[in-house]
Amino acid sequence: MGNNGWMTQEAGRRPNIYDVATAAGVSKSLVSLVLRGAPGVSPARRAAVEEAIERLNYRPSRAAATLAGNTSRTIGVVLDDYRNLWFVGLLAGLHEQLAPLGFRVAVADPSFNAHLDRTPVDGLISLRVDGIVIATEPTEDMFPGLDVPTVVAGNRDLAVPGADVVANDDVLGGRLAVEHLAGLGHRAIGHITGGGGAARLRAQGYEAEMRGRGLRTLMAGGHGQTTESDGYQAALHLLDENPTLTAIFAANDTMALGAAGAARDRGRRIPEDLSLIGYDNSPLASANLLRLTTIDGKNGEVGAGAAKALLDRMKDPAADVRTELVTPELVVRASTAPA
Amino acid sequence: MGNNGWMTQEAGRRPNIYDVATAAGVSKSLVSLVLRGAPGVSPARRAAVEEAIERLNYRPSRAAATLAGNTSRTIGVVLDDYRNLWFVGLLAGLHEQLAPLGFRVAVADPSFNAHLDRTPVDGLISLRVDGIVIATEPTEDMFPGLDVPTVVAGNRDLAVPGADVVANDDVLGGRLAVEHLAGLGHRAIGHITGGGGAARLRAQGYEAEMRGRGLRTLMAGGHGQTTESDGYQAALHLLDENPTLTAIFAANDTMALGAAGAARDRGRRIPEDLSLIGYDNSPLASANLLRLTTIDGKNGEVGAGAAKALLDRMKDPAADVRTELVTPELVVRASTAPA
DNA sequence: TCGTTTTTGTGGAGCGCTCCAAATCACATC
DNA sequence: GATGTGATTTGGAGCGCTCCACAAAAACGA
Repeated sequence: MGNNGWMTQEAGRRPNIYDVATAAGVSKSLVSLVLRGAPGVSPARRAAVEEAIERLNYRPSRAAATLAGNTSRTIGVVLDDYRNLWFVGLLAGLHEQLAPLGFRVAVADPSFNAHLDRTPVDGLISLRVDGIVIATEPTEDMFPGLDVPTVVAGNRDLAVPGADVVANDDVLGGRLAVEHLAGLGHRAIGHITGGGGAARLRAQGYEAEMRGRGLRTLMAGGHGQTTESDGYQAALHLLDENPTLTAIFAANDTMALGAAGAARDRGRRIPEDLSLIGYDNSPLASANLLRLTTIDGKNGEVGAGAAKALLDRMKDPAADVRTELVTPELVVRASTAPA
Repeated sequence: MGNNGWMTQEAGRRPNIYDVATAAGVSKSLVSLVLRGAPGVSPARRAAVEEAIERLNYRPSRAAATLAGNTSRTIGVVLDDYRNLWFVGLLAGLHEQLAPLGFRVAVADPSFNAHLDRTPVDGLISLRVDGIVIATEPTEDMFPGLDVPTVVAGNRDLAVPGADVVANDDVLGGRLAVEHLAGLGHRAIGHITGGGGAARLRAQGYEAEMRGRGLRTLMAGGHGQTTESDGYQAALHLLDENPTLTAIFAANDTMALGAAGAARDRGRRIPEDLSLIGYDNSPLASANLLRLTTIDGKNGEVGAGAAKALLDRMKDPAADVRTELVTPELVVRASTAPA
């Protein structure tokens, strides 16, 4: 066993698996087994290894593990806007399913890694992630070049070839919003549309339900708009063009906040003079200032579903592409009232 | 799909640097040079390598690069609450400085990786990050076991040994808030305190400035409180206990939002009956519904400063620990008015 | 007692890169 | 041509793990 010199830990060098093995009086392979929590290691040896790890302050190198094992046990998530908080539930749902199986979650931001990687997906592939969740409107240059299991979270304008889709039923959500408002006696109901595929479906739900009730659709806003200020502008437009409007359905909570600002600026009280409903059930919606009625898109469930879809596809890469829809739910708070 | 056209590459295997080298008719070392954008590669060879990379759809393995190069060219950030949006500017500032130098940013979440890594910092060390930014209240088990350059972003209750600190001057920010309010003629000014070291300093600034002006301090809220609902409760308390109160300074924008809700529920209009000022200049503050006057803590500058501190420490690990304070700035919007 | 399983533990061969010293090339100069 | 010089290019030796086939030890059965 007169090994080449890595037996004794030199000063300044980070301890590696051999240092731990030597310190614990076992082989490096046994240390590896302990690290991965493998069964079939005797309690005595396991304890010895753990003690050595502690004593040497050893931290395994994920780079080496990834390289040798040919898997990073990491799921990559492509996210593009930290301000729109819907992703928080998504990440939590993903994490909840994945962590017990030893998978980590890594977030890639298209705007951030623009210079370093050609696309966020390329960056994740360089990380050798075991799966990818796309939580933005995908672009074609995002399509995985090689077959990494991929799922698109949320309804999107562009279908990613080979990717499963997990989303909430945005069309149903749109109907739910109108149903609630109409049920309260509102007839002049405006809709603030947002950017992207999900918002388009919400608008479809709105239109379908309005028409089904013989009501005239009133829409403002449009492609690419999602911010509070977009919501403010669109609501101003809606309110000024339609003096008889008594209710507004905004495509997301952030725009609903903007709409609330517009209502205030036009002297319309919520909910007395104007009912307002959002979408997402973000932390914003529960704020005391608004107590916003909203549609809960169940992002946690979407995240959990995405995790399961990824796991299934790892098992069977050839399975048919699936679309899973989570049922959204109306959350009534204080921003809506009878007409 | 089919074959990319290169004969030596076996089906199913991901191409590696040797495949690219063979395809381009050069050595693997030359490919490595091109990958890292090294100078001194002839244009012809560089083009040949790039063409081969494109043709083979090659994506370098970051695990291998990290392992071989003994550096990940990644900076880790420890974050704990995605809801409190102050971190957005921090990340942007960090990124802006680091990306041109080829560093990436990886976010570690204490609540997420609880089971996989002992602490978020351990997880980052396993990643072999070249530096760590702590953007939460640190805990002792977060102290880096080995000397990875570390900087604490924001003022914190606990000092991390060996770590530089970059933060905005929270005490000055607190004074600025009071100065603005007092300048408008307010005398009964309440403060909603928040959790953590930064909030404590903001409160100190508030107290010092109030006392300096011979005004009585009125505080509510307390340790660990940062949410909208905490702000709502504290504001209710303040308002009910002090009927003459004409202004409130909240330790962050989120709590200010809560305070606005409380004011509404107590029939106090903002800014006519009650002036309100927040802290952070988050996206929330610019919302049309609030148009919140706030203190801008310059998180982008804090992030840029943290990046520079990290870079300096990489150059000279033995340099003295520094604290850098960024000067905060009052942003006047519509939530404050003369008493 | 001695096989025969079953459970544990081991060394060797990579994984795909970077780094380094040394080899080769291109071209100017003598 | 021979030689020198700097600009390019190259092979070899790891980096720290995992995986695998096999060895050793322990447990069991006859």
